[in-house]
Amino acid sequence: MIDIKDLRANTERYKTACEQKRSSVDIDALLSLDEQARDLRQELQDLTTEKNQAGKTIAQIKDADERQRAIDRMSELKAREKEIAAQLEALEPQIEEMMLLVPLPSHPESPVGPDESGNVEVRRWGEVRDFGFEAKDHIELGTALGIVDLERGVKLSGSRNYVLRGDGALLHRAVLSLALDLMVEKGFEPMTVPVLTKEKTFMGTGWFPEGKAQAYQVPEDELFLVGTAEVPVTSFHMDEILDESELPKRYVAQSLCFRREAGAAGKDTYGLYRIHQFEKVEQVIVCKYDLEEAEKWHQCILANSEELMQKLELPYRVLEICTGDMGTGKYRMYDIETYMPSRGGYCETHSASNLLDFQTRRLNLRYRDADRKVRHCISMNNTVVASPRVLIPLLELNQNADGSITIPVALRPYMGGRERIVAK
RNA sequence: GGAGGAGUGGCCGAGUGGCUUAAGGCGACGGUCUUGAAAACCGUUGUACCGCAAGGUACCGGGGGUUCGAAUCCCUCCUCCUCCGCCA
Repeated sequence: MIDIKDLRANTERYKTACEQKRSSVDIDALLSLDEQARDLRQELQDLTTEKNQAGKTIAQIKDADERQRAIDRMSELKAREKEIAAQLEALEPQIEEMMLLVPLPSHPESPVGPDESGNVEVRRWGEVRDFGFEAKDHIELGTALGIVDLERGVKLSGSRNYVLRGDGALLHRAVLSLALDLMVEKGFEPMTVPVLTKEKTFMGTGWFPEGKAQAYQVPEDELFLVGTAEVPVTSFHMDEILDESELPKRYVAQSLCFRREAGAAGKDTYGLYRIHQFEKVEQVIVCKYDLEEAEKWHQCILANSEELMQKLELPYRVLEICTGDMGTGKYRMYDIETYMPSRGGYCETHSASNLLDFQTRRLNLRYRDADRKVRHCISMNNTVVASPRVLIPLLELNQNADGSITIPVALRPYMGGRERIVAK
């Protein structure tokens, strides 16, 4: 959520943001509703003032007639108050609904573009391997090795589900453990968080309302399954006022993630790329409102993930995401794409977003600065690793001619010291 | 799941319809005193909205109601505690 005062003062900035982010919110209509609401609020407040005073006076009036007149006057005030309150109640949800959709203006250096075609490659790391034999894809490899079972996953839970078994399950755990250990070593505080959370955490982090169709719901308990630990971790301090001295908060959480993939029917249907349930290690930073410091942390969480990919020896590239591809609440955003032979190119494995105060306004997450002033924090997040998606390049790039998999050195301590995965 | 009890400011805690602009205490901050500190004393001590300001308004777990007037009475939901049942 953006600051409505800023919207009033710098309207053009937000209209530009709407164009760049391809948002259809009607800013002028919003401002007009806002003005009506403000007038109503003022009138309501004046009425309350008069009512409060009348209430005090009545207690002291001795004369019965006079007292009755005062009570009658009070009835009038209450009737008028009810009227105005009703008008305001009709107006406020409309304003709220629109406010949730107003895009955050992006970083001045963010590339301006209509969609993913406008993203800009920042750098590449690692060599794309030349196999010298006919390479298999991760499903062929995993099935033959008995470590990936798609058929039975579908039997249990329908399309886009899978079972990892044996060394597949161990490799999945290994990648996550390496990622979590790396982040703890860097001083991030590890957390386990609920994956079933309230709607306000989704609204607060900006996943709702737009992404509501992507979430599995548990209507009986009014809870939703998270698609990322970003939701509970960023919401952890909601409705709190932190002290500047405790910032920045650096958190890391491993969690299950659930996505309905509504609207993605027929897209990426093959293999472990787009699935309903996966596991992810996510890093979240909450810092004070300082653009320079936030930029530093944003680069830091990007570097952390790159470091992990380098440990895993997986070739990747970093993209700076353009305005049209970055989403309503994002200020600046990078993706890491990892080379996946079976998909014929680099595909998204990480997403690093700086959201400034977009989430913290919705979450009511603030801090007291050195001058005792209360301000909204800045929040940002990035994937450390998501599995099994990362297993796609991991299996495919480390395959040998005989169908075995060479385990990257960094993962061997988590795989009983073994160098290879071979068929049983 | 069943039966009871409780939710007041950063914390403790008073308050059962108007004298509460929420007493009092603790903590925190500032000041006086002191070579420095402690003690003592004095003062300050929430968030949000409207307003240039003075000031006004809302908030006593959330929502709704009764009343001229609600922290206080009623309804409902939530959370926590105790006991019983079930359970990884």
